[in-house]
Order: sequence, then C-alpha cells, then structure tokens
Amino acid sequence: MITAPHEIPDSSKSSVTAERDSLPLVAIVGPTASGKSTLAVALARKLGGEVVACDSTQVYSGFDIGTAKPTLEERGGVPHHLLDVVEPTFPFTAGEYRARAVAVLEDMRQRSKLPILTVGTGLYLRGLLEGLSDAPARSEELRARLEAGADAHSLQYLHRVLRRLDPEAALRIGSRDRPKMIRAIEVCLLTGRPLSEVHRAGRTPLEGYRPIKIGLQPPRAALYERIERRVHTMLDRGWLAEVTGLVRSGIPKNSKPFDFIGYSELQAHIEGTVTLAAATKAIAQSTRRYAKRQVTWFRKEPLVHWLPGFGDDPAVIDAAEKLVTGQARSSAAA
RNA sequence: GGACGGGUGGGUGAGUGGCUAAAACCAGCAGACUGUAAAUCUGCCGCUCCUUGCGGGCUACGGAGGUUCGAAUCCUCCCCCGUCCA
Repeated sequence: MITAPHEIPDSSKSSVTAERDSLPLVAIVGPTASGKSTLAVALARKLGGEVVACDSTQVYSGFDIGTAKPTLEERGGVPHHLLDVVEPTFPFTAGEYRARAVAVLEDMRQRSKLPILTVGTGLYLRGLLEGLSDAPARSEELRARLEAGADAHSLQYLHRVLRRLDPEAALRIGSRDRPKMIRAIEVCLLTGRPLSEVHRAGRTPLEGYRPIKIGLQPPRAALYERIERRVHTMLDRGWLAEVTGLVRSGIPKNSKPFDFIGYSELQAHIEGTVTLAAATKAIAQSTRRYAKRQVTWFRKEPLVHWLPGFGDDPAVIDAAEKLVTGQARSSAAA
C-alpha cells in the first residue's frame, strides 16, 4: 500500500530519470545510536513500509545485542529484512549486500511495500544505489598469497607491487593502507587491468527507485551520551552471556563478527585480560570513534534531508513523515 | 615534626641548561575510502597575526624570586600531593 509517489520537492531535479515507474525508497542515514531503527519502524507503521537493514554487522546471525539489532518488540510487528541472513563464518561484502538487497527490493515491489533502509554502513548504501564497478569479487586464494607476501616483506612491498600494476591507484591509496592495497592488487591481477581503469568504466546504479534520504543529526555531545548509556543497556540485556555462548558454540575465533566493536573487547574480558569496567570503557570509546567516521561519511552523501535530532523524537518522526509523503519544506542539503 | 619522592599542554607521561610550543600514547577535531567498511588509512591538535612560510608575535612546564648570553631543566623560599619515620 504505497502512497502514490508524489513529487517530492527536493533539489534532485538532476535526476531527470524520474521515470513513471520509479518508486520511493526511504533511506535513513545517521551514526550509530542516533535512533534509525525507531524512526524506521515508526515510518513503516504509518506508511505501510517494511524495514531493510543496511548494516554490515546485522546480517550475521547470533550477534544480536552488540550489533544493536532491533528486538522483536522494537520491530513492532513490522517485517525486517537482511537481518540474520548469514552464518558468522561467511565473508559478507558490499557486493553481496547489493545482490541481496536488490532481491529484497524486488520482492517488496511485488507486494507494494515501501522500503525503508536503516543505513549504518554508508558503503553498502552507496553500493546499492550507485552500484559497484564491474570488478571481480574477492579471491581468498589470491589474497592469501598477497597477505603472505606482505607478511614476508613489508607494506612497502605491497605498495611497490601496486605501483607497478596501477600507478594511479598507488598514488591514491596510502602506502600503509593494507586492505585497500590488497583489494587494488587483487582486482588488477584478476582482471588484467588497472583498478583505476575498472573504476573509470563506470558502475550500474539502481534503477526504478526514487531515493528519499533522511539524515539523523543529533548534537554530538548528546549522541556520545547515548552511546555511553547504550553500552550499559546492552550489557544489562545480557551481552556478555551472548558472547560467552558464541565463543562456546565453536564458531572459529577468527570469524569476522568477533572483531566487531564490543565483541573483541568482551572476549578479552572473558579470557581474563581486562576487567569488565575497562572493557566497557573501551567499547564506548570505539563506538564513539565509529560514530564519528559514520558522520564523516554521511556528510558528503548527496541529497540528504538532515533532521537535527534523534529518531525517537516525535518532532523528528513527524518531519520525516512529511518528507516522505511530500508535504515537507524542502530542506535538502546537497 | 622529620626523611625521601613528586608537581609538565584536556589525560597519562618523557624530557635534567640551548637542536623544546615541549617526545610518545590517549582523548578530541577534520578528512579519505567502489567488494573485510563496526574495517583501514591521512592530517590537525597553546593563543594569535599575516604575504600560509620548515613565517612573525605572545603565553606556557605548581607559585615567587634568583643564577645564566640562554632554564621545564640549576639555586632559594613558599604552596600542594604521595610514601615512609616520629
């Protein structure tokens, strides 16, 4: 029951591609703990929508409390997609996300539901909306060799290799940025072309949707306070027991989700290397830094309607609803 | 009352006469980032001025004096803090 795709008076006039069949797609962006889930559920209930998580950590099953997955209660009866879709050992990526999200969106289109994305991972949203270059997926074998090479030599070695394969990318990527160098080399070797060239070839944006991006922008100090409080709430909800259970369940220690914020700190505490108080402090700390990076990323996201507050603020919910239904003042920031 | 140890920039903490606005780390701020992105990397981080330069001025290492061409660094007194002895 999607409301007719009214003309949203935003400044995205540039999207001349406002085809007749383009449907609204709401994307709520904002730092962790800014209340994206609450806002998403509120909008979904008012507008006949369903929530689609756009978060690199919430796709993992079993890792619930620390990834701030909304509880059943918090979901308020609204269907949520792309939560718990893979096992902890699965190497999830931006490309993987795009494929799955496209499928979910298609399904919702069939059922005439308004998709509402809760975006914690900016890269995933960009990958979905703007597309990813036509580059090959990661190759574990190749990476293993590159990693070994880097370990045997040095980061400088990786950078030299990259400079030979793709001087342009070598200029752009810091000589100490191991993951990015590895990916660049990987693409060069797998495609036989420089990564820069692959990127220049363009990407395929998502067609048939008219994104309405809503940004939550609570004051920094208030956000940091919430983060602090939320860490304690998560612990009260049994986060430590969750981690203990995950460790005991035999999931390999090197599985990706064990490196997520909080999970590594709590593991350290379980192993006895740090006190719970110290771990708690460290978790709040890295969450703050994470929030900061998200803010930096989202700041340059184009065409976001920024709302100055938390997603559980009635005034914010109201403003967001108006934005989606098209009765809002045009306050889009480019 | 006595004996030591110590007081350094938002925090921890190096520095024992010039190369020191003062290491390093943390916090903070800003930025980059197309397949690990809750990752990874980069810059700034006393105040101020401009011609934005490895530029100028000012302030700064508990306080006040002093020695010295020059002091966070040496001396004197004072104030705090910690440990120990009475």
